[in-house]
Amino acid sequence: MASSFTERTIEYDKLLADFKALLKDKALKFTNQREKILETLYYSQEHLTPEALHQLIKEKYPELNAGIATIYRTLSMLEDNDIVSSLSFGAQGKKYELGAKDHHDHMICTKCGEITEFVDDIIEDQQHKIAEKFGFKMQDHSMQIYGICKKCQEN
Amino acid sequence: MASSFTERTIEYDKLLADFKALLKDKALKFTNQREKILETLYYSQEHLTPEALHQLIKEKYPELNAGIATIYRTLSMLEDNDIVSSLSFGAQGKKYELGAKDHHDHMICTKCGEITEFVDDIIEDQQHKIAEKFGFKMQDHSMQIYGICKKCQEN
DNA sequence: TCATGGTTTGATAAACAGTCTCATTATCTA
DNA sequence: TAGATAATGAGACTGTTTATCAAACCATGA
Repeated sequence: MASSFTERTIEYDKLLADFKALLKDKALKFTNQREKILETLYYSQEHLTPEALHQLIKEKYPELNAGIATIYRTLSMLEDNDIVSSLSFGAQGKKYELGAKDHHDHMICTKCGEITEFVDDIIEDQQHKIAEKFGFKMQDHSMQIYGICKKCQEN
Repeated sequence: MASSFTERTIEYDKLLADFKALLKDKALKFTNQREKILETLYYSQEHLTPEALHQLIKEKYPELNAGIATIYRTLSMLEDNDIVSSLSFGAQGKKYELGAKDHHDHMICTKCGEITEFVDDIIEDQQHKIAEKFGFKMQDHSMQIYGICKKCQEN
């Protein structure tokens, strides 16, 4: 079993260069808003809602005056290009994280909301086998374990 | 590997009796609306949105004149009491299913939206081991495989 | 059976997330 | 630097979910 916290697998400069290349390739423009969104996602250790990301950017770059619509548009674009991935929480919307990490799953504390990441090779293997068995062409998969984290059990 | 479609593990009469007992226990009332919602969920083979469930009930029991608010309230109550469970789809809302089945995971076609259920013992085991390793008190877990189903690959 | 009190209901307003529109602004290329 | 085109912010709009409240309903005990 190989479980562990995940780390960034790419330097910011490299990520930014890749992002610029992608934009160029698709005839999209490199804007200040897109840069700050990418940067904020990169340096955040948390899974962010679009609203939370918007707040962070307003605080750090008030002069940018970034609109919430741009946050949503950019997150969709980044997700389409597999640069970020999202986790759904029903009516509570989605949370986004930079995908420039190894693939991993999530353990979510139902008390404090903390999200812990983990990777497990056995589960990864097994998912491929199951998809194959059903003739399913797998694009993605996600797993969540819900419960009470160590910290919350103590309090 | 033990993968298969899941079956109802309870007769409707038993489910209904349990439901009545639960309501009594919590000093809640057994209403026509609650009965029809439970029944419709039981006999549906699909994962239903609140809206879809509302439509089904309006068609089958027009005289009941059930309001959408009651559907939402009842689904929340049923979920709180572990009688139904839900799957989140971000902005596309939630889909509900009766929980009176063996535990299972979901394979979701990103083209037609079809949901296939499966159970895998290896994954179940592994989830417990992971939670244990992190000192996490597991309450629930869910896994989704996203991709293109057999049918959609052919078309 | 009936009256009583508390619960549930439907209708509708309100909250909310997310998307769309469009005039203005910014970026890229030559 | 100009011109073409994409991206932006503001705010209207959509669809989903929740809150409010008067009226209807249900369970209980007499």
